[in-house]
Amino acid sequence: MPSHSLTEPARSGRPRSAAADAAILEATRASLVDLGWSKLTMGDVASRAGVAKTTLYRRWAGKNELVVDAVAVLFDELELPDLGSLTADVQAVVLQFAALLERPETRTALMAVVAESTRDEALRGRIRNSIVARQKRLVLQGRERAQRRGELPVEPDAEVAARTADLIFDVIAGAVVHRALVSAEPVDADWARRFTLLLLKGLGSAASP
Amino acid sequence: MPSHSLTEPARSGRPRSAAADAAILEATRASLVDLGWSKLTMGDVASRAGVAKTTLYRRWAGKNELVVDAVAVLFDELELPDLGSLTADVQAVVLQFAALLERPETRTALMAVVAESTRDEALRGRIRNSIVARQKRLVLQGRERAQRRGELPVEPDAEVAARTADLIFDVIAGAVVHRALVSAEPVDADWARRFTLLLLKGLGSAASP
DNA sequence: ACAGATACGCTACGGGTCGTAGCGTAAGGA
DNA sequence: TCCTTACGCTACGACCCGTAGCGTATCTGT
Repeated sequence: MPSHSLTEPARSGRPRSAAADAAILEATRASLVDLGWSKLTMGDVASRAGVAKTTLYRRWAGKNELVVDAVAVLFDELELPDLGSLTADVQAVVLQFAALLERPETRTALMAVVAESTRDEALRGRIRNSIVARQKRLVLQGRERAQRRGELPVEPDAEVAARTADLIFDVIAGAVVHRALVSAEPVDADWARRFTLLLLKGLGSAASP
Repeated sequence: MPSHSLTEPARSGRPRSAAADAAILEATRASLVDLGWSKLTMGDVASRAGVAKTTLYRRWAGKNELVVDAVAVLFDELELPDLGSLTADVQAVVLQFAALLERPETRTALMAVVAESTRDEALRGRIRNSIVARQKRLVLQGRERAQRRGELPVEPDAEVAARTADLIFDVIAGAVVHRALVSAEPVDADWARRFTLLLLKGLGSAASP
């Protein structure tokens, strides 16, 4: 979402076009697919969306913020189906996340905006709220299910529980991203199975299944 | 290294200045620190290095290749001291890698070039040879030591061993990068300890130490 | 010593993108 | 209806890109 959206005290005057918002974000994703992050320009997005370039700058500060918003909605597709076991749930979320990274839009944009965010605190916060939170939600959900099944112990200390959840999230998301984008090798069912085994059983046990 | 360096059949004419190479790479790192990836320009690097802009283009195709070479040498500092146990070795390599990601040059450049490499096969290969290989070396070295100590079983099938090493590498490097750059929280000794415990013992055992 | 070959510094250039200003027009709200 | 804001359009200076052209510098082979 652009910079407006919430907590608007009902200003007077002509309201912003919601159709333009949708067209711009759609055009941004299309431009990412065709041109990739580095060759995407504000002018190209504007012409694809059938909108003046100035309209883009009225809503987004620049390319970084625009692309974050354009890609964020794709992470809403992530869901964690209840497959009955922690192992199956982890494998499912890994494969879903991998499928998202297969798409050329996310593939070219995700690491780029993260790189930009290393020098832009506000952008980092935007990424956290729009993208990271949507992923972390699945980890929390999966842990809750596993605890209800008795597969994981219930941690009484809330802070310790939060730290562990953060750790697990970094391990899962980091491993998938690194496999897909750095090693540039497929995250298929076999890899997801071996990764899940390693995550749940550890290095010592995982070497001899 | 620039595009020349190896397998040179002793051409005639004036040779390229090795001092210029060093000055350019040093200037590139300095520019990364001051300006960051996105605002770094070839002209700025050239003037910092006291070199004509055309000299840069004679050696590197563009910003991507230049920055990869400039950052790659920093990964040579990575070493795996033998601390006597797999746990200690893993923690040490995690903290070393984290220290590298603390530096503003690598922080801003690493994810950026990875993002660019998603649309540039040649660049991906350059990153693999210059950066990823230097990291993966440590994983192979650590496993060999652990096997010698009897902490890890020796896998007879070479291909299975290679696949497992790749998996572990993606988990370690991915988790550290994700923690440092995406979650943007410190990779300190405590995190390294908890991560190593998770990696070695698995999720079930790690939750109740 | 001389000639050939290549690197270097410098200048200049067309092409592209950026982000903004200014203006007239369109579309809601009081 | 009046007020306010959004929109499309044009134009603009600033910056960076990547290359061409030229004279000079440095090394190799004869």
